[in-house]
Amino acid sequence: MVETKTTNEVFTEVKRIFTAFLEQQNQRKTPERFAILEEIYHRTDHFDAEALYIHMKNQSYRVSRATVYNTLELLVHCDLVKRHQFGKNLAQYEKSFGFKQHDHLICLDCGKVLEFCDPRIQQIKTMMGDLLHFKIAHHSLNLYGHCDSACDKNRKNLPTSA
Amino acid sequence: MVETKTTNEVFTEVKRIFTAFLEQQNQRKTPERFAILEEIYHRTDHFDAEALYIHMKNQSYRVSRATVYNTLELLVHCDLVKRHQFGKNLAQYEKSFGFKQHDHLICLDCGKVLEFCDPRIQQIKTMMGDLLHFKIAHHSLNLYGHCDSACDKNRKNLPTSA
DNA sequence: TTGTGTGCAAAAGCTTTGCATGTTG
DNA sequence: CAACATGCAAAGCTTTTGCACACAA
Repeated sequence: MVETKTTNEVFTEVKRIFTAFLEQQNQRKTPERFAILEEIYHRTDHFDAEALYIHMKNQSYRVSRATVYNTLELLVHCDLVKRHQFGKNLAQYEKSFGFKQHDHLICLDCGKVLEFCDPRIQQIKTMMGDLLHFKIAHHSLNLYGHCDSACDKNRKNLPTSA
Repeated sequence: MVETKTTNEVFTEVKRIFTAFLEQQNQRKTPERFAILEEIYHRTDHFDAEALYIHMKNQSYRVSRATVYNTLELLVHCDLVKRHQFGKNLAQYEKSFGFKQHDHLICLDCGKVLEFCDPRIQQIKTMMGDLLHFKIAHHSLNLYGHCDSACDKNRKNLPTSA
């Protein structure tokens, strides 16, 4: 996560970026889209589409799953949100603007997600792109293991494998 | 893939391993399970559960989806099969015995999957495991990009994002 | 005003489960 | 013979789609 600006600075900038993106794409600047953006940037860590939907419903915000999924896709396209899959058939998301690029370490027992940075992954991307004649757009590196502490092994939504 | 033994050598050994695993786990050695193992080790590259099921049906083998999924899970547990998700909500599998550890490069246009090896990933695993106090069990590294050639951009089952 | 985004609900796609039957040990 | 895996179909879960309505431009 590694925050580099204040939450307000980030959110102001993020709204500007999303606005510019929507205009450039001739997409409408609807209140729902900005409400979802705001909700996402007020969250910490990772979440799935359903959790985001439920949380907005709980705040009495009238929004549909369709709009949540649609907006998440827009936000991923303009790089304000990152999409992950931690070994489950379930997409997880996290805000990505103003945070350092990082990869993930997932506990197979309790589902806890830690983040880390390693410059070698960038070297691998560059070398393999050259070697295999690919233009690398992005990557996903997940390490799966067991954390030290006596973690809650009964937690739901555990990663299965891979 | 990088084969290191002949197909027959591998398959003989793989049957032995699966047999031992089933005995150790007090699981039955049913013909269905070995038929699925055989089918998998006669395939190349990556496949999903449905493709495996369909292919067995086409060979007039009487097998159910439930058994396919159940057996795949057993095979993953005894490390004879690896499970992947290339950015889709769809598990992909590949045989893993007798093949070098490798990671994947996926074309976002045509879905093509290439494999590569890089020793630095092992270094990252060791270092991050130590640093963050995790016992790393396995990892998943996928590079997403665009391949040089004029690939078929209309292919189904393309990766979405992440 | 007009085209496009939205909400809602139904459908789709992958995977798991329940139950009766068949088979392994 | 008894326990457990199988086949089949139905259910479960996440995500997508269709359609009428509402609203941004």
